[in-house]
Amino acid sequence: MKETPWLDERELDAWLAYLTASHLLERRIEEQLKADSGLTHDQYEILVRLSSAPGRAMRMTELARMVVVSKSGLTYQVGGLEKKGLVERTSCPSDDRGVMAVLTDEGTRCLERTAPGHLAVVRAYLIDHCDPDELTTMTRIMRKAATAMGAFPPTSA
Amino acid sequence: MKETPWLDERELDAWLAYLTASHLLERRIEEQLKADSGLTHDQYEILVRLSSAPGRAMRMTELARMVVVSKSGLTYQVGGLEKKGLVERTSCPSDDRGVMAVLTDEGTRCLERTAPGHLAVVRAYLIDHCDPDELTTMTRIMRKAATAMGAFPPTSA
DNA sequence: CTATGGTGGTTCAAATTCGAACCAAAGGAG
DNA sequence: CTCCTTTGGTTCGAATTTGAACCACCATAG
Repeated sequence: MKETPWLDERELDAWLAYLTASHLLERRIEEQLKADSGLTHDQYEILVRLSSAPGRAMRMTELARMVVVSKSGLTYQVGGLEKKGLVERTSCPSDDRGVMAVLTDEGTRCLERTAPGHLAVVRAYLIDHCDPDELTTMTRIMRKAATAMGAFPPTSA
Repeated sequence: MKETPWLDERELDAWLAYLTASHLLERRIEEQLKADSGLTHDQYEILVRLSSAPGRAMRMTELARMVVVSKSGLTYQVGGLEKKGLVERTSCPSDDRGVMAVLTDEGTRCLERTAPGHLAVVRAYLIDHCDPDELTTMTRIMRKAATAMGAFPPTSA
């Protein structure tokens, strides 16, 4: 058991800046999406992931891993999306206990309608503050971090 | 009203990497803190902010801004901390409707006991993946973002 | 075929979250 | 001094969240 690897001043600055920015950003995003389209950030993310999946469909568990939400949380959110008619549940052909979440046409339209406002926020508060080098660096850091925490390995299928 | 400023591939990569990493990190932190000390991440943050405040005390509203949580959320969390004896509420001498949250000695000890494990997570999953340049860049980006979203301006008092 | 262990999803209870409504007190205006 | 608007905090109700318990089904070993 060795001594505590405390954070030095530079590290602490970085951590506090990150912490504050990420919390504020999440709040702004949530707020904008709710006001603009009645969607949760998680729900929006679900639509995004589905829209770029083959057949606009995905297994519940994989979807949960992508969006980084608990299984029960996903069940709940997909339930809401289903009620809005943006997503449908179908049974998985290859596995009877599996459930596929499928993006409906209505869901696609909703996403297309909602994306601009959402992206405007992401840009305004984060992306547009980065020059190309900074963007590259951030991507590199975040990828390393995500990998270290066991994010879905690239093309897990 | 101009065309949607869609994200190009590099920007999208950056955003997705950030999104995944930040969600995973938050989850890991929450999990570690809960298991290791029964604290919420918000509660931990409250202790941290109080510990570095003059007199280890702070007004509720200012604390809420620092931790980036709603006023009602802060009331709730401070309530929990009070029940654990880590924080006390005292009335504000200069403003009768104000409430000061004060860190107790027990709270200080709890923080000292809890910090190492927490920082180990922050290091393992984020900070230690950054070389000095990357750390500087991340700090710069996050500061700009935080400022753009109206984070407490430096030394708002 | 049948027992067994593991995985996919949903359900359930408990904890949190946020915003809106609300009360108390501060700060000015007249 | 009194009225009115603003600010600090708490309370309340509704929406979400998560982990644990649970059921159905695949898969592998006998």
